[in-house]
Amino acid sequence: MPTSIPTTAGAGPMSYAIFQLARAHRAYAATLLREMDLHPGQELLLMHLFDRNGQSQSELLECLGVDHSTISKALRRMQDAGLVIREPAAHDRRVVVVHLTDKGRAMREPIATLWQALEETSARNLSEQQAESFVETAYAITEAISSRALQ
Amino acid sequence: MPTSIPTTAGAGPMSYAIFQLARAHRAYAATLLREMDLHPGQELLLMHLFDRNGQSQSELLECLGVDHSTISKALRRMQDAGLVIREPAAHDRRVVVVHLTDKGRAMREPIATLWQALEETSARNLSEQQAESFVETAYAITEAISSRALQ
DNA sequence: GGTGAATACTTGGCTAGCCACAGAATTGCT
DNA sequence: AGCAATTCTGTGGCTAGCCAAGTATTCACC
Repeated sequence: MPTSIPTTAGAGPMSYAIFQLARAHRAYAATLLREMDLHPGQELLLMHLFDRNGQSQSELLECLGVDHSTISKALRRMQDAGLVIREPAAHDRRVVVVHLTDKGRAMREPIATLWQALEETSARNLSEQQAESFVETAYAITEAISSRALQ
Repeated sequence: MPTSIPTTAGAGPMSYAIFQLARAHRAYAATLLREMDLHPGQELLLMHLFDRNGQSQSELLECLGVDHSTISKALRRMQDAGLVIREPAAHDRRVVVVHLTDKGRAMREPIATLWQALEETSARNLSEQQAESFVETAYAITEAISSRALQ
């Protein structure tokens, strides 16, 4: 039920739907993140650190899948904000290990609440079967794109 | 089949899937756009102008759903690139009307091809019924988020 | 007609994200 | 041991996208 699908996108209804969904979802997440003084993407870094503290940027990179410079800059800002501390690793001085601060750790509950709100809002009006099938298809598409993009 | 879902995202599998899909889809679209010297988002502006040339920024805004300033800046860059021309409207000098140049019009076929490639890649490994159901659910989620975000 | 409100757009400032380049440290190979 | 290749990170420069503030024009109401 988009306001208007451009004619040129007629051959790509699914891609257009993904664009629209991505923008709405991202915008809503951004407003929720804003209330806790986080920027989009930073919550994902924190969440991976919740699971395993003291990861290197390369390890975080692998999970996140964004450019290394994006991670580098985001972590510097997060250090400035007092969320994490970066320090060179002892065994390999190229590596920068990232540790959560108390302030960073304190974001765990708010972030979990955010994800719940995001999920509830998104899944409203959806049956359980619909939601499950959607997630499955979303990952199938992601995989198709990823394997294609590499080749 | 994500590399690793953070524990904190456990309550939001659908939202996490949307994030992953959005990033992969956007990145792939960006590489395709790069080959034709376009930046992400500019193709959507062009596509709406293909359907109706000479729209004002406000009209484009309504279709796109992004911030005024984003449109304004993008159009200035697109004018610098020779894709469009902006000129004040005769009936209301506040309004800026956007017209395609020949170079802008020439992007129609390449963009249509891009959408086809994007769609084919995304829909690979998907049955027709799966794709259709996915699009339907995607719009249902978009709508749920949009109506929630406004209130 | 004149003044305040609404509309249309621009600009500045911030972050996310990408590419390209550069620097430092480690690894590997001869 | 020494030199090249690889790895890990940082920086600069660009666009997308947002918010906030500002400008100009039109509208609306007295």
